[in-house]
Amino acid sequence: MEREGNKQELKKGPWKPEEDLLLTRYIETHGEGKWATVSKRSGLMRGGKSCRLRWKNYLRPNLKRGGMSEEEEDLIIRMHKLLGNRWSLIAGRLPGRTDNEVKNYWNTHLTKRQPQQKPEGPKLKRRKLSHLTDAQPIYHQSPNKTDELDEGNDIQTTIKGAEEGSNAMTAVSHSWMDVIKSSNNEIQSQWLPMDVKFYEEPYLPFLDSRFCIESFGVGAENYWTGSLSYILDDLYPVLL
DNA sequence: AAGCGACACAACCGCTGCTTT
DNA sequence: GAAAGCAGCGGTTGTGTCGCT
Repeated sequence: MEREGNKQELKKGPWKPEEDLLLTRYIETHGEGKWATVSKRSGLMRGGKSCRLRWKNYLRPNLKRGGMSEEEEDLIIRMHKLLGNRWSLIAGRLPGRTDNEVKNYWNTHLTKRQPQQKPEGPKLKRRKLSHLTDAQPIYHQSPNKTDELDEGNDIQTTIKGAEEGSNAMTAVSHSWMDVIKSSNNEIQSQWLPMDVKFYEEPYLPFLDSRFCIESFGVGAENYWTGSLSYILDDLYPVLL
């Protein structure tokens, strides 16, 4: 779906310095957003998408230019292992870096170094935000496991079940969903950027615990112990 | 100097999801 | 509820640069 006016009138290709200046001045005056109107009002004969991309990826203040540091590279690798090609999420953990930059860096520098492997399981789907207020839980990976939710149980019971049961990931994730829904979506993860809340990525708190474990040296054999301990000891008390 | 291929990254495209009417 | 408009995401392509022959 593309409705941005007459395409014949829209300019394409590399941006010129004067166009950058025009766009920067416009945004400094009017602020970000309403990209569809930027073209008309700023005098730029560019589509809204093009303006948005140029601003977000190149003109926006506080962008970090230049090569990735070893720390950034390491974080990208670990985050990609965890999240897959969720470039915007990965970039969100790298201050001053854009999703496009991270994606390009991955494709040009890091893919060669990574062992050739296809992502396991179904492809991660784009998140859906609005239905968290619904009764139905959200699934990114396992849409066929709805019936495994321990409905009506509190988090302790569910986690206990998870510890004992075979599908711990599902149970813990569902517990998180319940906690998140009952907390007015105001929880912040220590691993998320400040402007991203749990309701935007309901699995992230859970994934965060896994991220901690995988990234900071806890072995796979301690995965569940570590996850549950993280949730119970560090996060769950805060929510009560 | 010219031709060529590899590389890096900016920009575009198609699609999905959210909001508004 | 449906349709339209818009914003954002990830995949892909286009283009400039560099090094090698």
